[in-house]
Amino acid sequence: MSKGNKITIHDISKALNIDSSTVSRALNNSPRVSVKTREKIQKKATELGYQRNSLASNLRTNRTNTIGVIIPRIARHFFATVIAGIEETAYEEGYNVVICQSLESLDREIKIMNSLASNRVDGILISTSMETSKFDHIKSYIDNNNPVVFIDRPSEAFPECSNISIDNFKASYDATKLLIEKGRKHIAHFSGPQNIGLYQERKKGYMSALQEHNISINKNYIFESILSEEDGISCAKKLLKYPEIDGLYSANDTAAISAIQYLKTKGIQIPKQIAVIGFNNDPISEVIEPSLTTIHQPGFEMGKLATEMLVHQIKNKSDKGIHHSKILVPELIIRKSSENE
Amino acid sequence: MSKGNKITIHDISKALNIDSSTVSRALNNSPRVSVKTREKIQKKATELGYQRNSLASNLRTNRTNTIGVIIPRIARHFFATVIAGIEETAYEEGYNVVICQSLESLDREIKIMNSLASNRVDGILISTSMETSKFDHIKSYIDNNNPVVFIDRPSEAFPECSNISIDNFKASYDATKLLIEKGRKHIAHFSGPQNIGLYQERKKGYMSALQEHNISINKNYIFESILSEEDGISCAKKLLKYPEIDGLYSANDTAAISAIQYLKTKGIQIPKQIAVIGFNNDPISEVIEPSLTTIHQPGFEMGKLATEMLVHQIKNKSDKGIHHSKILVPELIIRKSSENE
DNA sequence: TTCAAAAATACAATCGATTGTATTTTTGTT
DNA sequence: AACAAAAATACAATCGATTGTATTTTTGAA
Repeated sequence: MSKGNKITIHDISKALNIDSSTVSRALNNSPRVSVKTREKIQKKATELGYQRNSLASNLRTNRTNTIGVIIPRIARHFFATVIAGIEETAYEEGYNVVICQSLESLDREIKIMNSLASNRVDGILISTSMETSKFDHIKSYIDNNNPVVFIDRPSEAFPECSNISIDNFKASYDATKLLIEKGRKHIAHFSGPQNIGLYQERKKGYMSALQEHNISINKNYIFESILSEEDGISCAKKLLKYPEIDGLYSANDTAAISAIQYLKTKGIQIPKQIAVIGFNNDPISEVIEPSLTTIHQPGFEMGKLATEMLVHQIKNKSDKGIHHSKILVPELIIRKSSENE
Repeated sequence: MSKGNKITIHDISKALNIDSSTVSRALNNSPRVSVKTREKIQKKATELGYQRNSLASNLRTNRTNTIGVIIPRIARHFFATVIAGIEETAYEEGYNVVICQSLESLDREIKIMNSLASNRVDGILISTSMETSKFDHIKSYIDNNNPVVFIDRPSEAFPECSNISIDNFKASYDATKLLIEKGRKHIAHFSGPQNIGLYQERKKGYMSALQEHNISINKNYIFESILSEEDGISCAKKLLKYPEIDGLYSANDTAAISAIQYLKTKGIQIPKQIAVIGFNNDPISEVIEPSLTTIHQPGFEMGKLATEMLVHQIKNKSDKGIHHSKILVPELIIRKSSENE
């Protein structure tokens, strides 16, 4: 017993002198087993401390009732909310969830995909890493007729795949427009890696807003980085070379926040001298002084929608060709860092 | 091929007219297969797009090379750092990690344990939920000779089990002592649920510091809650009924931070009127004004150590009786919220 | 009481990989 | 050339549960 020898249906079968197939059916509440027998079996099962071996079951049925999730980093607020949405829907639909973080490394992403694939998860939700410019690992998984839904970072490489994302262009356009409307004339942009479509869009939205308001684009005002905390500081340093800059739109909150803190130490008044807008609505954005105007992405809803799509694909593998995608509209949250008074 | 019929070793076996046992050994680099044959097999395997079925493999070998992790909430900074430590060590040791969050719900915790157990993870790292006062689910898992290591929230119910935690008493004692040394005479405490040992310890440390400095304990100054953001505000409200209070030690940062924000709106000067110390070193604690003095728990190290212990247990199931535990010393990080000038 | 239909249960193959044992092939020594 | 030892490969059982088919038992109508 406590020797670690797990109880199997065969042990129950022997103990009651009932065939293991009947035991299996009883434990699965099959109507093919009489109520009397079923109860006898279930009683014996708990008595012996039986616990189903999912490995065996999954091997036989060729399903795991498990969804794999690959995201860059679970600690990031946005992804944490996405996960919450995923788990809620998955739970409702009777699926388990395996969460894996690529830490923005392609190498890890590939290893994770292989592991999930070899463990035969029923489908994968993925937000690709910043490094991901090759897609062989995803392609071979999809080619093998496995369901995949992209989250937040849709991949141009798989136009036929479902993906759920937000309108980055519009959000950026609106944020930049707000700064312009507040009278800011020289607006800088902290931009992310341009191999990621989402950061391209954010830059485009910024540029488009300037153009449409007849403000010429100054390339010197665009600072590209991976938007880490350190990048926020170093970009802020560079930004100070242009004293005319009176506005900043950062493609994420992390960089915006560390920039604000750095600028404050340099005696710059926020928002009086430089108005700032971030992206993501991280919890810190509410607490920092001044509180940060930012863009809220509906992560929870995205997670829910993506999971619904994936589950649909899992259940209807046939119509996999159909392209179901959704682009949600993020919300501009106006706080003090962008206001004149 | 793209019909979703996965390639198995038997397909390779047939294609090359080599027995499947040899194929299996070749793919596992067994020395029992000649180099020539092995290369032929591996070439064919990649050619056919073979991918091992871990379900079958794990069923046969009775090992999954996977560690299950159950924690209350992955989004919490402390747990995020613990996970980072777990993943790093697990990765080095060749284990996969499955991360699950109980969301502080016993019901979910039980479901997760069953799922991990039935998927035959090799061992479990757990930080129990706030609701967990019954331990049957953990007991039966342990009784079945499965390795478990407790993290952060050691369980008195399993003195024979390994656990890795911090010295909550000392950390609290030191924090309270600091406030006393700064001349604070009326120190309040935001305390957590007392069914959790860790919060008991934090309260004891607080009380002990007061006693040893000849400050009488005023029960009215102790506010118990689950230390959520809302609790921070409501406890701060109650605290204002005692205008003599000039210091606050909160058992977590979340409540401390929302309290500070509330108190600021009421015109209370922090730290001048009330000095504040939190617990956890959440990222926000650095950004809030005034920056929050707090206690840093070595989450990363805890995750690493716990994983090392668990892996050791997995590899040496025999000496499971041996009790390996470690209590780490957290670090008091002094920022502005506790300083007089 | 008889017997066909329905219900309950048993039989046996299967999922895909692993592994102890048996057999065949190769090697090298005399 | 003969043959034992070593190397390489094949055979076959196994992990634990599921499931289509076959068999037995029960039910109830005539």
